[in-house]
Amino acid sequence: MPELPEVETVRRGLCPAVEGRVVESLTINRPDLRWPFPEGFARRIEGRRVLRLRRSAKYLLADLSSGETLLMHLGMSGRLLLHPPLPGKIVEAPAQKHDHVKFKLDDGTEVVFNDPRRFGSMDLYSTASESQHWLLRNLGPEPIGNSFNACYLSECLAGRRVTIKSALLDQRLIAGLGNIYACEALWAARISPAARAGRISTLRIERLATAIKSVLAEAIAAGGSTLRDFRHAGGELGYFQHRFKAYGRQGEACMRDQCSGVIDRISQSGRSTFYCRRCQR
DNA sequence: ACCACTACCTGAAGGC
DNA sequence: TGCCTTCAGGTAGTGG
Repeated sequence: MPELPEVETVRRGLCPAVEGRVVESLTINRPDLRWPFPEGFARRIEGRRVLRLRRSAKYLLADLSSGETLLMHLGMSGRLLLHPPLPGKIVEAPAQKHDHVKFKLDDGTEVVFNDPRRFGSMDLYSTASESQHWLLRNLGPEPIGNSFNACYLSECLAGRRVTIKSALLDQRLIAGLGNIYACEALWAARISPAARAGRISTLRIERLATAIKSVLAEAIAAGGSTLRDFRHAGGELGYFQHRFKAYGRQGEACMRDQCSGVIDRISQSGRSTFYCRRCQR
């Protein structure tokens, strides 16, 4: 489930291998992912140098020497596999089921986009007009950036009758949280996922803003520490074991000091929410 | 403007 | 063993 920390981990893993390299060829195994590939997709990428690999929310953005940017979203099950060039290596990496796009770089490196469920997507647009892109233009601020703070959070939640869990998943308000880190942030801030977004006190909103930042920072740090292992273990980037405090722990004891509660699992707008009834209010 | 809900997609897991 | 149902979840789109 790639959320902001996983996408950032993928970005950091790919950066040294792709930045500055030329994409020699592109293999596309189907006409679309979530949406059709744009017109002339391969032609517009082949022969271009990757100047920079950036991330915005859950999107990976590769600036090309052509003045265009390649946008990639991993959806729910998308992976990017990195196959570095090996001395004496002749055969290509064996194709796996659901390998949809393969980038071959000028040093022999292969980057493969594999996505069983095809909720992922790719697009190309003029870098200069990035702010107009239909997928990016409505994104809220990066929660780990300076423009996201208690003051902003308080303003954007004001008057909203939705639950705070639902608001945290709204990418127009905050861009990058998914189901897992929304649960984790609420647990860390000791706020009930069922609380109405517009009715949370300033003090608690401050706690939440801080919790969001620290939960994401910890996950990115954890990703970074496991990245090295993954690079030696066959190139899979972005999926790493991480111990969560609430997510996936239904029936288990709450991990907060002095709390005797048990993690509950409820459904909110069709999504599982994990929380402790005792300490999250 | 705001909000609830669904479709999209496949693989894994559980029930019978 | 095998068929069926349910669940996982990011996000665009629809309709109230």
